Amino acid sequence: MFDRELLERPSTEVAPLLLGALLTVGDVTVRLTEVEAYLGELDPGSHAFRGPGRRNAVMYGEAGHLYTYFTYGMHVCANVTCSPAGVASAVLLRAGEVVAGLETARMRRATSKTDADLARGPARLCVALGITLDDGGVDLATGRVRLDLPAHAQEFVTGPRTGVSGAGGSDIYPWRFWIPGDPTVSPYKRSVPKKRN
DNA sequence: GTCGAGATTATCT
DNA sequence: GATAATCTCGACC
Repeated sequence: MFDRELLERPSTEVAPLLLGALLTVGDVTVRLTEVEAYLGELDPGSHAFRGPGRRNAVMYGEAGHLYTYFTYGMHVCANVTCSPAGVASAVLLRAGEVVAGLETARMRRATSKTDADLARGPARLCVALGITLDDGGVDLATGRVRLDLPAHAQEFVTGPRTGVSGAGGSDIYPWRFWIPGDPTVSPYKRSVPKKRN
């Protein structure tokens, strides 16, 4: 199902709704297992922090569209825009599990040795699905990229990094959400480097 | 399995 | 010219 009204909320509320959702592009379908909320203009880490630009124009548009961007020259990341038009807000898709089109995904991600690696990471997710800058701005209800929200709320946990409680006032964007126990989630760098002897 | 450094291009100041 | 929401590879335990 796809209900745009569900997406017209703050990204921190939309993020958990996207967990378990199915994202389909062509022959490949991915079940989202990890996402991260971005609050546009309020988030210093967001591309929209300094105001509207070419790249982030989609984030200011209607909810339920795909926002793609290029980073480090080699990687593409995908976001789902949320909040009503005029508000820059989006949810970054960080990881997922390939549930259909495995063969296609494997070909695209030749460097991945296991299926769990196919869409483990924002840029990898896009490669596995075949998402490019060309797909930016498409409507997720009718475009080449389709979003299918889960019928029931998914169980999820958030990542307030190593139990940051105070939030003293430095990092204001620890809004990471993922499905606990999923092998395709967050195997990448830890937020807190472990100290070696 | 885990840590550390480098690569590479679109976009904005 | 500076910046960026990352990935891959090599070294070590």
